[in-house]
Amino acid sequence: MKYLHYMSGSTMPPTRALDGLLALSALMTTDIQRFEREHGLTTARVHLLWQLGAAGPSTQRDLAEALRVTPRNVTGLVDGLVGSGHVTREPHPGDRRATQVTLTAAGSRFVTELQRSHQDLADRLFGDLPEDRLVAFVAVLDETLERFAGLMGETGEQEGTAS
Amino acid sequence: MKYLHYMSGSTMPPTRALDGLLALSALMTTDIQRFEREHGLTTARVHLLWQLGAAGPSTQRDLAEALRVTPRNVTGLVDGLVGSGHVTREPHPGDRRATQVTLTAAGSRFVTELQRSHQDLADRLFGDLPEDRLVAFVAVLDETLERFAGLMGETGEQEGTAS
DNA sequence: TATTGTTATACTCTATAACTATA
DNA sequence: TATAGTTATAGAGTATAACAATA
Repeated sequence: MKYLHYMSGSTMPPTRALDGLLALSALMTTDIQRFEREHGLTTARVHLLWQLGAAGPSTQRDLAEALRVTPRNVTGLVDGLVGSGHVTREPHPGDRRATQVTLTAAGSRFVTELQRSHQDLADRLFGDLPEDRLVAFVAVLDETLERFAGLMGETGEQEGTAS
Repeated sequence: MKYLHYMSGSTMPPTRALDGLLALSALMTTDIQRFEREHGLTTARVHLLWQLGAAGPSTQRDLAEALRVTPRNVTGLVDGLVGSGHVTREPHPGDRRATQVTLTAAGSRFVTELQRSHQDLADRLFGDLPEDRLVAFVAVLDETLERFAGLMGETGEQEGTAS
């Protein structure tokens, strides 16, 4: 996420909202990536681990769809994660074409730690805000997310709305 | 930006704020990248163009520092942008070791269009919000950005706060 | 001696296309 | 014939290290 450069210094509220949002999100992303690198993992691989934690053991095909990435790409990511001991690759019971990817104990532990670090970051950033302001903030986020879905619908692009 | 997967479904306000923020920012990033690809450019190259638009003609050394990237990396990005006609590479007047990178007319035009598309997106997303809610939203963003800078100070990391 | 940018090398993420094994 | 995953190939972004030209 390299969008800090979009800080345009404009004073129009909508533009300031967008700039602030991108800037804050860039800083959070940096923080999250620091955590990832401390564990010797890349964002793409962590994404796969996260998905695996949410969906349970999956075929590479399923992972490719969930991650919106080619099957070939998943092969590489799983290769790396098998090497680092975060997942196992086993024959799929019931379909001998497919392989089943499963979190190891270390993989599960990482996902749990990531969740905790995520919550911790949220608390550090938003934990001190008065409840009513935080609720109003979340409301704007939610409404804007919906508006975005609407805009994408108009434009024809539907991707990215789910999950 | 592949952080949609951090949507944890938690109902705690701080976590919901962080999730919503990352999700919205991911959608905006997708939109911005669509614009970039329509122009046959990548995020890294656009970042360089943007920097060049903000700082004016620069040496590759300056660009490397501004983009927080190695000089070698800048060589590659500039190579591509010279090839696509967005920048020129000329001998630096006064330091024969250095080269000066400058936006072409096409490069400037792109930066202007990017700015406009940026503003347009902001208006589509936030333009309909009542002024007071938008101001409150921006206030939370600003305070959180400051809090983040403070946290980074504690942790020792200072990067990313500027610009 | 220090700095600017390059060549050399390498790793990761990403994609398409062709191919194998299985359904 | 269609699907799951692989090998082959390619391109972009990123990094370090060694080196040439200049300061």
